[in-house]
Amino acid sequence: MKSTDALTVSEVARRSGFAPSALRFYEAQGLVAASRTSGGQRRYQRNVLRRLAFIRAARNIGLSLDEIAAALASLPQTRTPTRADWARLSRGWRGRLDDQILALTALRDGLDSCIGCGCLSLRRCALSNPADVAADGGPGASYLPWRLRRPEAAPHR
Amino acid sequence: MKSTDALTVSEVARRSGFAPSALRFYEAQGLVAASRTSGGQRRYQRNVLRRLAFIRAARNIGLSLDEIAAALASLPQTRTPTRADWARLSRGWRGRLDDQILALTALRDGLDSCIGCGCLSLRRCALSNPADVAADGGPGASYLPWRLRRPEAAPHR
DNA sequence: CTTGATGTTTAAGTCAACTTGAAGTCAACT
DNA sequence: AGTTGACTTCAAGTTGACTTAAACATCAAG
Repeated sequence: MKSTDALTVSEVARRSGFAPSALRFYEAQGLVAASRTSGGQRRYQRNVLRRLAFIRAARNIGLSLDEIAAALASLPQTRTPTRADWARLSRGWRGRLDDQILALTALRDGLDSCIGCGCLSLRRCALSNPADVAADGGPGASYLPWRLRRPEAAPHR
Repeated sequence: MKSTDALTVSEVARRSGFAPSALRFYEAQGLVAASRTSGGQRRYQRNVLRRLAFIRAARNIGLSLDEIAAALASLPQTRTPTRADWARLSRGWRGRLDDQILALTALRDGLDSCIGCGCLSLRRCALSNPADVAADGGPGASYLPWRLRRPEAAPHR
């Protein structure tokens, strides 16, 4: 078997699109593994590329590294993960994405109805409905389901 | 005019849903203003509630505080902002939301096509397409348009 | 006028996901 | 053997949006 391919960190970085520092960080977090040369340098097996692809996909969808770690931990250790294994992991993302899309769509529709009036009322506006219900004695404040954050100006590359 | 209402910080907090510390922070950032009592305590005018509603709506949509500050700075200083003023500010959000929804929808569709195969290939999978194109000499890597972040476990309340 | 809730400031801490810097080591080529 | 570029570790820094702590002041009620 020549498939013990021994990729260097910079090659994995190039092929995965992650910075070398990120790869080391992921290793420290237990997300990926690497063997070492006699001199202590990392050598990666080719299968880390798939793992990294999974990580990138999961990050794109909005999972935290902790969640990703948990997902990866559910892979079988005794055998090489199959396509079905990967598919199983990503299946749960569907609902998550649906939720996000729904939330954003609701926000947009709220925006549409608000743009005409410019109200931004704390109690009426769909865009800005906070916990003001407490002020007028109403029941449970319905926060907007998700707060989506900005990607703060290209953190990588 | 009795409309110089002099709300205390805790009342504004209660009515706006922002923590008092957040209100002070926003004041330090120039997002909201407050007058002071002779003893140095903050007294807010009722109109800050609308400003705060705007801030919350903008944060929900994903604007950074800097962007919000810029938007607020474009309000007229000489007169009280009208509904039309607020509507003008929020009009630009529409496109932004559309972009986000489009990006997420594309991601979901990619996910749907990936779930069947479990491929997560670095070069083929729509979910995880990084800059691997460099590895096989192809042209411009098409990163996913947005990286949407998780709201990291209910930061407020 | 005392008390207790509420307020003030400033500095430092938090969180996630990395990146950066310093100081030193390894691998490969000539 | 020497050089060069890639690699190592570890600690500390970064960013955004706040929160928390400490130490002290004010406000409103009684």
